[in-house]
Amino acid sequence: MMKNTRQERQADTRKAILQTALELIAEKGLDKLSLREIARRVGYSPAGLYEYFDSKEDILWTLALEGNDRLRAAAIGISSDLPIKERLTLACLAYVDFAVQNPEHFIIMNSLTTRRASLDEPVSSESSYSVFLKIIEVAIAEGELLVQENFGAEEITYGFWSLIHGMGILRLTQLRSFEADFEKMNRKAIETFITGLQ
Amino acid sequence: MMKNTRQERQADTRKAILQTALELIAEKGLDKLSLREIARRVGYSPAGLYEYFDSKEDILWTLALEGNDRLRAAAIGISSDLPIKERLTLACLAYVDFAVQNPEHFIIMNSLTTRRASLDEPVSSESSYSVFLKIIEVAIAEGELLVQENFGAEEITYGFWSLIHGMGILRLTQLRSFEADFEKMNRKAIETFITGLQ
DNA sequence: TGTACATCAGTGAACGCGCGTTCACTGATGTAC
DNA sequence: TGTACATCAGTGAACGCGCGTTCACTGATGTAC
Repeated sequence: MMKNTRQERQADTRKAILQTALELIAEKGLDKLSLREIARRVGYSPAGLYEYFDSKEDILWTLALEGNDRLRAAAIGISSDLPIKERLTLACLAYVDFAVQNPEHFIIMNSLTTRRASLDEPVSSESSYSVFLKIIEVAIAEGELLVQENFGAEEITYGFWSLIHGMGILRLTQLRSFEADFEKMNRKAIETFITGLQ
Repeated sequence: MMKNTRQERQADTRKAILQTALELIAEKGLDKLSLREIARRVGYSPAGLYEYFDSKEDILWTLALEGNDRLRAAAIGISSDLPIKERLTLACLAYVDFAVQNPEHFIIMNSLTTRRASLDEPVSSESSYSVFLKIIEVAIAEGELLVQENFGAEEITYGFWSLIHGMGILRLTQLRSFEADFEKMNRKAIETFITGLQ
């Protein structure tokens, strides 16, 4: 059996640290997360982590980027063969689902700020926002969504984003223990918004 | 000139402590809020605060309840003479405005969980949710909003709530430094949702 | 109005805690010849 | 294959910090007679 190389072992340890951080956030919340506890659980001394990450912040940034990639992938992954409105609906549902399935990532991501300062600046293509924007631009081009004055593609995207972001956040905070068929309600609400744009 | 009574002085001090807590949250965030810093700024020793509040948690709970009252008042305050759809729109905008004007209250409130566990349980009449629910019930009764299967008054209210909650949260987090005419965009998005329900 | 006393508002010091980070170090692993 | 050396992965102790809360206390304020 091949021995792991140094690089592979390094990468494994990094993953273990990140995974442990996520677990601790899930258990005690982002604000209670501590390096020392990650180290304890991963079986290292606190100082040991500095071999793998520069600081606690570094760990959180890494997780935020990871979360962003996954969210983007989930939204991109919706089949482009579907009718554009259904594609948009499923992308929206995927956003909420991401929040529910990856609450820790979602919370970390939510604690960061966009670099974009206004509508005049370009959209970062790595953002998940850009994925939604593109879908909506297609829907507009196909005549399935109606543009109004002062309410173009970006504003419409902002509307959807608010809606699904609210759904995600409410699920993780105020409605944490609330039982309901969210999947069905969310779909209906998203469809309602789409209907309002026709 | 009348001297203040003990009670009045007590009440003033309580207010000063709460006010200072809000300022500190605004400056450094909820997670960095400390009793000792409140005391420092208010000119007391840390122990002195225990004359007025039982614990740090007690302070936060007090602020959360205060925030809830204000938010409710803002939503209730919308004139009931207006056409019901405009009333709903303004109530929604008031919700977002509350978040922007009282970010600290909003953040504290957001860190709590509803006591209601499912749609089967009664709605607390002190919640701001109940205000929206009532407006929407009126709109439905007047035939201005259409109920669908599996998408009745509560589900519709949940839809609006998600939308405006998302708007509020995004403003306070990811779009903190983003410049745009949010007022106009928000109104349009809310109207879009209403349109989708007709 | 004066006096004795009770209550009040607030202090200062200490408790025990956990935190992120640094630094000199060491034994294990890998490399070059 | 053996040996000398360099690098690596990780440790243990300490740094200085700020935290929430408790407790015995004290001077100021208010009250009763």
